[in-house]
Amino acid sequence: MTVEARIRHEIETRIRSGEWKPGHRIPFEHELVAAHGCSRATVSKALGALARAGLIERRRKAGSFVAHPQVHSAVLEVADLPRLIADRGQDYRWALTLRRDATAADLAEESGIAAPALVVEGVHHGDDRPFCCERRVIAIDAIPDAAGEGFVDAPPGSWLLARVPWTEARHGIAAVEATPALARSLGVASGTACLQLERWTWRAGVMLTHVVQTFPGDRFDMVAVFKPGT
Amino acid sequence: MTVEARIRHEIETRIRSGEWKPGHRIPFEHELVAAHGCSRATVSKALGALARAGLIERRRKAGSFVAHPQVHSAVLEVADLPRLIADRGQDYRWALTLRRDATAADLAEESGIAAPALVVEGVHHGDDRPFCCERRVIAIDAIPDAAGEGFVDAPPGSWLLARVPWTEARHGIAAVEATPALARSLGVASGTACLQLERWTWRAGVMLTHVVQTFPGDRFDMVAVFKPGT
DNA sequence: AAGTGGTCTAGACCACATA
DNA sequence: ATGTGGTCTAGACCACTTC
Repeated sequence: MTVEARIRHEIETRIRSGEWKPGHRIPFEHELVAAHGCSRATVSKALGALARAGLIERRRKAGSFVAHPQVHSAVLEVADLPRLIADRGQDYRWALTLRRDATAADLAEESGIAAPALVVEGVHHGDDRPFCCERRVIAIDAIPDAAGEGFVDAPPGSWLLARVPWTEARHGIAAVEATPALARSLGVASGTACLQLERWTWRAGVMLTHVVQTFPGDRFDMVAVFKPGT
Repeated sequence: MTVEARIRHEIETRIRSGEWKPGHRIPFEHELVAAHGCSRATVSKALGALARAGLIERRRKAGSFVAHPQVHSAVLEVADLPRLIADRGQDYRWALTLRRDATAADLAEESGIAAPALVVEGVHHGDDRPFCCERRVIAIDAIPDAAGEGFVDAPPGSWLLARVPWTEARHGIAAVEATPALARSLGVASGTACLQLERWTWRAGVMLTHVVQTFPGDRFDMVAVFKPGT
C-alpha cells in the first residue's frame, strides 16, 4: 500500500462510514502532511484522486470538503455482444439478414451519414435463440475497408471494434413495442416491450456508424453498479 | 493552459485524429520531458490522466501505448426528476397516491430492506401530464426522519437527495408493458412499452431505499454523450 | 542487465477566494 | 492581507518487465 493509497483510504473510509458527513471540512493539506509524515505532493495526489472521484470538493483558501451527492449516475457498459453472450455461458451466433449499399431513402432516416454508406442488418443469437436485432449504417468514406467486408460470419460491431480507432459516441435508450417484423426476428409476440439501444459513433467529428439494437425487454439486464468514487 | 494540459492535449489530439492508432507507442516520459522542457513529474501527471481516461496504456519497461477501444460506455445520469422536468421547461408537479407503513407482503418483494419501512407511491407530472410513476420503499431504521415526512408536496427522491448521503447504488433498466393500473396512472394505453428504471441505494452497507420508476417509452430521453477520456 | 514507469521528497511560485 | 489549493521543479530510489 502506497502512502497515497493509505491517505485516500483513510479519508474514504471516514466518508463512507458517515463519520464525515457532506459538507464536513477535511484536514488541510499541511495537516495531512504532518499527520502522515509525507510530502505535500503525495497528499495533493491523494486528494486530487478523491476530488476526481466526486467524493470531495476542493476550494482554494477554504479547504476540502466532503461532497454532497447530487445525482445518481450509472455507468452503462455496452460490451461487444458476442462477448456479452459468451460471458453468460451461451454459444454465440450471428445471422446476417441484409447487407446492401444504402439508398437515398435509408440515409434520409439517418442524421449525419452521407453516401456512400452500407446498411447491415442481422440477429445476434445466444444458444440459437434470438437475443438482439441489429440495424447498422456504416459510412464508407470514413471506413473504406468496410466495403470489402461481407459481415456474414461476424457482426459488424466486432469488426469495427477491432480496427476503428478512437471514438466519440452518443447513446439513447428507449422502450418500444415490437413491430411484427421485429417480433418475428426475435421470436416474441408482436407488441412485446423491447429495449432499444441506439448509438452514434464519430471519429474526429466524422460520423462512422449508427446502430439500433433491439432486445426483448426481459432478455437484457443492463445493471450497473455505481459507487461515488471508485 | 498549464504545461500538463498542453502535453495531454497534444497527445489526445494525435490519438483522436487517428494519427496515432491503437497500439502505437507514444514517446517515453524522458522524451516528452526533453520535448516540452518540463520536469518528469509534469509529464507523469499528464500521462497518468490519459491512462485513467482509458486513452493510453502504460507498461513498465515497454512504454506507453495508444489503447485499443474495448467497450462503448455511457454515463447514465439519473437526475432529480423535478429538476429534469424543470430543465425541459415544463412545470413540475408531484401527486402522492399512497403512503403507508410497509406490510410483510411489501417487504417480501424487496431484497434487503427490513421492517420498519415506508412505502410511498406517486406520479411525477410535467405540465400536468403524467411523466413518471414511482414506487419507493424507505428503510426507517436507516432514515428515521422519513417517518415524520408526508411526501405530499415534494417527492421522496428530492427529500432524500437533500439530506441523505449515499455511498453505493445499483441500477437496472428494463422494458415492460404497462399494466392496467400503471397505464391509468400514466395516461397511456394498457400494454404500452415503458422504460423501467430501478435503483437500490446503500450507505455503509445498509440499504436505504429501493425505487422503481416507470416512464412511457417515448417520454424519457436517456441520452448520454461519451468521449473516451475526458 | 537495462530501462521503463511508479512513487516520493523538499522545496518553490502563483492564482485565487476569503476575510 | 492571508492562507489555501494548483502547479511545477530537479532531483531520488525502487519494482517491474522486458531484453
